[in-house]
Amino acid sequence: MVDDRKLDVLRAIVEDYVATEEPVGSKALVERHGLGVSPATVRNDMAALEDEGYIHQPHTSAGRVPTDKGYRLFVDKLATLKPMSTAERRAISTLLDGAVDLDDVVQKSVRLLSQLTRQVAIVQYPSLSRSTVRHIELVLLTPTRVMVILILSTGRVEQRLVELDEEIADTELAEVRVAVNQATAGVQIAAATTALGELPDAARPELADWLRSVVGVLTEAMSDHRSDERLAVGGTANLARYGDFDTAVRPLLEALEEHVVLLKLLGESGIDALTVRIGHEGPYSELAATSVVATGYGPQELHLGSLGVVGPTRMDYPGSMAAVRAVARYVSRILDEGNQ
Amino acid sequence: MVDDRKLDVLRAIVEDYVATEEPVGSKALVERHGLGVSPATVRNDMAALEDEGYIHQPHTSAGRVPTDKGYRLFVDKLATLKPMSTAERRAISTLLDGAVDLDDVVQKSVRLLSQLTRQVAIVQYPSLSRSTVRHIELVLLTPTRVMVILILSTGRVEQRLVELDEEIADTELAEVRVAVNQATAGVQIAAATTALGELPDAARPELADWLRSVVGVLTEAMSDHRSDERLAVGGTANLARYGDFDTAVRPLLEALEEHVVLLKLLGESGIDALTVRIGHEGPYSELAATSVVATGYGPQELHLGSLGVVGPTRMDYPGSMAAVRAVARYVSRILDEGNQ
DNA sequence: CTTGGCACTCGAGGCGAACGAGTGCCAGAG
DNA sequence: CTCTGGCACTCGTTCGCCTCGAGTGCCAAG
Repeated sequence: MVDDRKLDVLRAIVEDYVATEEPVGSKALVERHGLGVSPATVRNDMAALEDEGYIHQPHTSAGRVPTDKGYRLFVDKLATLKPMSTAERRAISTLLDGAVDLDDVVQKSVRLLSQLTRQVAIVQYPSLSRSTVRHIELVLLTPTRVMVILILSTGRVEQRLVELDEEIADTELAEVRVAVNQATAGVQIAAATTALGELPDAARPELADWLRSVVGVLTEAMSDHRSDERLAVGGTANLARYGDFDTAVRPLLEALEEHVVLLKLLGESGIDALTVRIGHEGPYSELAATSVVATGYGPQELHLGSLGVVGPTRMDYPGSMAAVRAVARYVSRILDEGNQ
Repeated sequence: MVDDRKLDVLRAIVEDYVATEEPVGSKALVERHGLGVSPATVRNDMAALEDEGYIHQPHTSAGRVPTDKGYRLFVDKLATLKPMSTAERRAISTLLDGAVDLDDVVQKSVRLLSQLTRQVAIVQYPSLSRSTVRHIELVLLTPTRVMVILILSTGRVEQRLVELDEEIADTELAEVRVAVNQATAGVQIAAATTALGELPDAARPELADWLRSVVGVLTEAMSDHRSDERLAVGGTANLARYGDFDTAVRPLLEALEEHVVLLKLLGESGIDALTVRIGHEGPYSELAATSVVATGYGPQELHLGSLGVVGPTRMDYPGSMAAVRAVARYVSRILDEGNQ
């Protein structure tokens, strides 16, 4: 049975522990939060909470520490998102509104998020696969070299060089340009790839070879999942604040190098679905001491990527959750504006 | 007076201290290096080296530790670059030859460098200001919106959006395209900027307004120093190996967030001029415990950027220097190939 | 169900002794 | 003049021991 007062006690324990980084005892608890009952009563509640696995005692005669299960209950039932201050809101909008291109948005977001939460922030670059083709440009550098530029709705630009077997004239290149753009403009990447594939056979036979070369490079650029896996990471220095070097900092520092690991940590959160993964709930046993607060972002209902913060399980969940959500909303809005 | 044997002793001290991370005593020294003299002799030499400031004793009855001055002498006089193993050479060439674009080259270099040296690696993106304009492309998205794409000789692509006050037709846009390309193709950024500036007045008056808009965005993109300041950082996890958290790791971790600081650390090293900055020799007193091994890179005599590693003063200089130089040469070569 | 009281536990921190790595110095040998 | 073995000395590290105190669990009374 978990009654209201026990929940209050749990909340107090989590808040104190997050603030002090030290096991919290019954006496300190009633002093610092006006619980209105005696330490002995709190002790009884604590014993019950411990039986049910919400808190844990490092050793006899020590204070209590929340378990992952305790944090989970706290996040699910007890935490109210800490509202952002107006100063913080203003910081977000002025910084992000000043971003000039996609790279800039991502880099500024990651910086912002790490400063707001004083934690390590991760922002995934907008996924290529869900965006649409805005335009394809072909530039003749020499008669046999064409620069192919792929512009996507998210503002991402990919460019590749194509070597042709045979010289191509400006007029012919113009035909090719029109053909690929007609087939792909405004179309989602996946559909665009198949549309491009059918192009060489459908077009004038004289153009077929050139089209094949160009299409080959384009489909490769479109299917290039490297860009889906790009991440920006910031705020690593915040790790320095944490004491527990070996269990908390080192594994995380190692994970931060492995972008594949980070992508898995961010997971596939939906828009507006703020996901909190606490300690062992995550996919990596080495990261049993770290939590992830993440959410998806993207204009309207389109999920373009995820962003979030990672840190020790003992983190300020309400604050982190609020900051992550606020930044995600701003980024979504900005991507929407650039896209209209 | 610094005779040969004293230098041998200093070299032995540096090597041992780098390997063990502990002050090294006279006895251990003669055992581990076949110095052919007795510990007492070594002690005399050590006393002399200490008088001259090359080594230092943390406290009486402790072993000796090299000072910054000692490392300096070691690097200048005693260190021979550790030759790369063939496996390492192969790793460099296969990894970097597989890079598809500029971003990829930089990211792979930083990864490579951090793995080779087991240290934090920093690679500066090729400087925009020293490269030349390869091509400028203008794409009509709507009659009043033009996407301006600037392609540089280094493979860097910058793109901006221009809103026109007045609608422009395809044929007129073509004129503008020809004009800006004629003025800039193959020209260095600085010269291109001035050439562009004169364009609106020289051209047909009907085009002037449009040219002005396009030129404005282009010059802004060219002078955008943000891209000059872009860095890739990798291997942060290697910091975890170092014990001295507060003096060595934390300040460095903080510096890694500040790209301005890192740029200053890398400094303006010339091509092939391998620069080693040891401890206090650097510009930041907080980083008195960290050293930088850096060099410039770029095809032929052109300095496009710098790359290097940073770590505690107690680092493997010969190995780091060799790795930094090897990677810089490979990167230079690849940039040269992509540029021909 | 709550509360005050009480005995108990156990880690943290202070103290001092023993240990040992490393030193500086000196006198003698080469 | 240089090298070497010997020796007394220094001083940080380690370990055991003790005390202190925060915090607990349990119990009997309100």
